[in-house]
Amino acid sequence: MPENIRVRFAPSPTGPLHMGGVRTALYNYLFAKKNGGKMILRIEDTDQTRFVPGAEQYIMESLAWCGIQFDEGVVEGGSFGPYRQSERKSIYAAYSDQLIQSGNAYYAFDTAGELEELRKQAEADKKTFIYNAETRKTLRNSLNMTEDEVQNHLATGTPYVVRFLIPENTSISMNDLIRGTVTVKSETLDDKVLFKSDGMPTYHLANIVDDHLMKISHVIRGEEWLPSLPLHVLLYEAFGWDKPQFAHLPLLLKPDGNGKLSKRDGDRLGFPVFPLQWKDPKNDEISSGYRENGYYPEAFVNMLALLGWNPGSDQELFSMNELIEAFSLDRVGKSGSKFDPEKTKWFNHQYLMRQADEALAQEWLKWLKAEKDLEPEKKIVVKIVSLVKERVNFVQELWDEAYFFFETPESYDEKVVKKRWKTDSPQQMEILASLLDNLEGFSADKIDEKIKNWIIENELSMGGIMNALRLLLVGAAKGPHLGDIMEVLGKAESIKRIRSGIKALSN
RNA sequence: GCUCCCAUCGUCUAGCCCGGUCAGGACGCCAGGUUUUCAUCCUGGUAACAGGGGUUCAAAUCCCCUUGGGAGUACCA
Repeated sequence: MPENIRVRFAPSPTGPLHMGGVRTALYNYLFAKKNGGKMILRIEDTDQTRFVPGAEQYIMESLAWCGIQFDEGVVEGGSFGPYRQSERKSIYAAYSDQLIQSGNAYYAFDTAGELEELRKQAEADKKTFIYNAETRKTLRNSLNMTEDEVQNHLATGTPYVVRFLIPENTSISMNDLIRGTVTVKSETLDDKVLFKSDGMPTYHLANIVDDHLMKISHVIRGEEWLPSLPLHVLLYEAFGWDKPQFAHLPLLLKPDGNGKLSKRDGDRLGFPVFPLQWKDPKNDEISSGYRENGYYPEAFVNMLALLGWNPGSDQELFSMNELIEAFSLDRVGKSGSKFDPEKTKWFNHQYLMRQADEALAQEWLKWLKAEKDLEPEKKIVVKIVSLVKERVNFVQELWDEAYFFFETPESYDEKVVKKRWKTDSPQQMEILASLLDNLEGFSADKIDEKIKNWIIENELSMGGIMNALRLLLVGAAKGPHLGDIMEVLGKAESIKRIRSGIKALSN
């Protein structure tokens, strides 16, 4: 392991950060923290045409929500800045020139239209047009021109790009930390554009130059970059620079069928694909986010960490610190992982149950105010939450399990009435009501004791009485222990519900 | 099409590098139990080495082929 571990997460601000991107950032972060290294955020905004306002801010907010922190970046600063490629524009031209000087790159004057035409032609012949050793000799580039011609074009402002000259007949061997050695023949590669006619570098040039300048030790990125690795390796060699180590992460796949996980899948299957809600500035279209859907960032991160990596043990629940402690690149798998929304809910359930009642109550209190305009006493809410929290995956689901603490039943589940409401029930419930009315100290224990004794003394069935009573108090066959429900409801409300229930069901 | 990558239960995966356990765990699903109800919970069950060929006393594990899947193939990242 090199002395100074430095990794970077380098997103393009072209839209909201996809959960696959979050995972890439997470693995970079875990790797850096585990090895005492630095985590850097670099914004790769070299394509002006795809810039989306708000995207950069979104990316930073998302990662902050996940608890992924940067040591250097556009807001953190650092001694290798600026960290936005658009602000590093002046840096790249010199490196492009250097490659031309050393004969590793050349000027190309072909227009986009000309190349498009060649591609179409090739396609018609069932071939693929490649700008390589075979074709470059016949195209409009500096390799086929005299020095004067080239200078003339440059002087008169003919638009040009700079292309990398792929060496002929060599084979390129690369080492990937996850996949081992990968070898390709140079003739399958094309002379990629390094520098665009708009004066901006392409990803390939900017990426290599910045990784070098920022002293990046490990490039941990998605597998979609594996096909460009040979180019990148060749670029490092052309510059005579030391290469960082590479690790290409397997892709996140859609839950059903095949293919890369996309925004569409989330819409189609009903789960978020983005960490935070995103409003598309172009059409105001809203994409849901894990945060807004009630997920805990810890649960989201935990789930993501285990999608493609495993600790080699049976442990599934990890705090960020535990993840850092356990993480290693050699336990990252090679194959793509299908995302499972169900298991993600399970993770949230685990984290929700681990919340202190106090904290959960606080969250739910906000929800109750916002959604139901209710402002109950906190003490009561803490109690209710403790009774029902293990039944739900999300805070917003608490209501379904606890609404009857706030609302007197207005209707009674018919099936339950049929099954539990007998001819003796009205009379029995009335006795119970007066019994409870005379009870001193309306606690769950006292209530239970009183009812139990009465049932035993009168040789009644526990189930028969309790179920009928539950029907009156809740309106349905659900909910936690009855004694607890009545204690929360209080004596007056409990008795009121019993009596009004008797009346309602007698009709 | 071409190049590269990948391949264990429906899903996430352990095991593979250094061949020899009824191929283990989790989610889901199903059943039983606990419970005054529902849920939780507990117990059990379900279900996989893509196929074929080698090498070997022995292959999920090593090699080859086939098949399948994925990614890339832009003056996008």
